[in-house]
Amino acid sequence: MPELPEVETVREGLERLLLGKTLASITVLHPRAVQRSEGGVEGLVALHGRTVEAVARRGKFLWMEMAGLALNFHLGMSGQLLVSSPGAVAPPHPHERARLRFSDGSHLRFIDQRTFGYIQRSSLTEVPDGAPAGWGTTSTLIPVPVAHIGRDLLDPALDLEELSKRTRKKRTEIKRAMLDQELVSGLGNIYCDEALFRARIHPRRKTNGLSYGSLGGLWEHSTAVLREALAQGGTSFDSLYVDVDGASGYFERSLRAYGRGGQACVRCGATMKKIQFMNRSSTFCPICQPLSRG
DNA sequence: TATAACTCCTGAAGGC
DNA sequence: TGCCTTCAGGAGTTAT
Repeated sequence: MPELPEVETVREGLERLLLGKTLASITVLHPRAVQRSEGGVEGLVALHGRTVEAVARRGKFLWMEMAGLALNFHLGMSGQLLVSSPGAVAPPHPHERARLRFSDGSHLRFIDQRTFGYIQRSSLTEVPDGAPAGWGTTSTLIPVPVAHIGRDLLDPALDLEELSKRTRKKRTEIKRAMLDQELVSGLGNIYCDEALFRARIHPRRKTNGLSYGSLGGLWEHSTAVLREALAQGGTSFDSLYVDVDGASGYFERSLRAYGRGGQACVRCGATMKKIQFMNRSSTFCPICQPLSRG
């Protein structure tokens, strides 16, 4: 599943291969992929002739700055963005949802098996704190649909103390808060489980019951997990996540919690427990991550 | 207003 | 072999 490290890997690839190129055409192959776009398919056509001025990211949201407008991408659960070199013939793909052609002949294909991802044209708005809007841009303009998303843990403009304060103010469970993209963006189910395991915090602990020290440690572990995953190109379980060249990441080999329900904890040997939580699975060690002290 | 639950969707995997 | 059910989960929408 594409989370922050996977999306950043894709962003780097798009920046390397498409920055400065001019969009020649967009072909929409599945209406659901563009249903959230301003002006629908016609709105996307208005981007023809515009140049990619930056490829930016905040959390799991990607966008291209194009002369006062943004072309946004969200990969959902299974989205892929594959770039084909000028002149190369991209083979047909059963889940191709849209295709962008650039003036030099290169193509960007949006492939998405489960159709939770989308492409979207939008306007830009000023960020309230005056810092660059996201990774990969120096601009303080952010796409309107991304403006409500919190800064991510790799963003130098993120204030960790302020984040801990806002987390403690919420009266909910810590994993639910970590998955709240308005609080802090970029964390999905996989890296939440890993960070909570490293921080020895039960996913259902109440946020207002955690000390500032515990929360600070949790955010440090979360950041470390994301950095390590990014260094390895992200996590891949199957062909659903690849970078713009079609290559998979390797962080799956480093996972110590996610997907290890029923297996022995690498720290204490206890059996890892898997529970259903927020319509998704959550894996933790009942000994290392107790729900209550003692 | 804040929080929780529901919904969308497809294909792999497992059971029968 | 084929059909059916379950599972995976990001984020917007709806309900409480």
